[in-house]
Amino acid sequence: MEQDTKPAGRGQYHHGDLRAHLVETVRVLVEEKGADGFSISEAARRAGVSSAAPYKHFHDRNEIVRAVALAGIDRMRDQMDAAALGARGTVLGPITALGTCYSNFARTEPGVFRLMFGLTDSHEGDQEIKERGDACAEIVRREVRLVLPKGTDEQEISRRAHMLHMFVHGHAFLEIDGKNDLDLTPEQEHALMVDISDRIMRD
Amino acid sequence: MEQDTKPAGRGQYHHGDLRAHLVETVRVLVEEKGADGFSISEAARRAGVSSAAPYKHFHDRNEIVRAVALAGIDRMRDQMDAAALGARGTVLGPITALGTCYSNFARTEPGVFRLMFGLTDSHEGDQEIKERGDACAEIVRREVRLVLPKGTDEQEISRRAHMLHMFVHGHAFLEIDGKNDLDLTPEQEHALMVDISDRIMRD
DNA sequence: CGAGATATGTAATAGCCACTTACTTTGACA
DNA sequence: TGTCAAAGTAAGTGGCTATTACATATCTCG
Repeated sequence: MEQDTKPAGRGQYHHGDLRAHLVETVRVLVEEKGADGFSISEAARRAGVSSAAPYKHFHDRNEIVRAVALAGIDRMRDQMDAAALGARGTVLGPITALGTCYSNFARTEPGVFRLMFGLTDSHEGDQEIKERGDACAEIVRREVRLVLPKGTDEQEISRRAHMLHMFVHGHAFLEIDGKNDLDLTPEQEHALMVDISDRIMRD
Repeated sequence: MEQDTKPAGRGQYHHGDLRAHLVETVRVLVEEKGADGFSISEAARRAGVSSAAPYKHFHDRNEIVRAVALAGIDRMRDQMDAAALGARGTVLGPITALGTCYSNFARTEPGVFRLMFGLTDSHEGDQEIKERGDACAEIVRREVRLVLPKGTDEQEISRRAHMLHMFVHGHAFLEIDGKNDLDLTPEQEHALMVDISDRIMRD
């Protein structure tokens, strides 16, 4: 009952899909022990393979971490897109929904969230990470564009989108790092998100 | 010319003030290699002592890192206080100055800045870290109080202060993590800080 | 079908690190 | 001056990353 995620059938020598299995195992480990607390050895142990096996699929530790981060970014993008589209009922709905979505992701998967940013060596100048991150940013710009007056300068769109990002990013990190003194109720939290959305989208 | 920071005099066996010397050495190492890239062994090597010596002054790795973080917080508090007092000429001066100060600290000492937050295990529920961080927060509240109308609810003061914190915190981290797409000139950067200060301090 | 070639696994190992233990040196102070 | 606590060292344990040489399963193509 520890191997239940193992692909069915298969003998014992070849794993079946060790690569995917490792990414998932590491994702769990990162949540349990933090990005720097887990070890490849332990992931291998949990996956039931030798400590050298992971290196057949990943060049080094960083490459596994990177895979987990990439998967996280994709997951977040999907959630953001759904959240925005699902809140188009009111003008600022999508904006606040995006903020809430961002915060929720951080609270739900703080380990992966830290990975997606923080860990510097992992994606210092990593083009793919940057591009997939941009996909998220584009969703925000898309919704900002709908709120600001038609014909607004594209640079101003980016500036407002970035303001929103700064805010929710700081919010998320202060939250998961326990530096948020005023612990708000979900209602107050939502009110804060609405307040900020309004302040940033105003003229 | 590598030992020039060593306290003068002294023979070679006893160091003089290894504790302080280690904290400074680790601070430098953290900036060079990141919070998780440096090793106690290397710090000891640079300080010219055996790899066991640090453990006479610190219980474990975390305790050294903690000392570096605490020193960083104090340094930031002093800078914030000076920045705020030095910008009391205009109403929003202190607010924007605090934001700029925060960003500058992050840019100047990104390694220590990350340490002061990020590194979870180090200060999970650490009372002293929390208290010294509160000293910074109090400076912000002090300046917010001067801007908002007299008699403003103390909870509203905290709420605005926290809004400011969220913003500059996100700004700082996105910046040092290279996730800031619009690279602004110093003038644009300052304008952004003024804009945000205004948006947050408005009714 | 069957035989390489290739992909994917293992065992053994090197080198680094955190931290411990047992021992040594030094300086302060009675 | 003699003693003792503080502060250093050397050596060792166990864990981790990563590599190398070897073993086995799977795939491809004649």
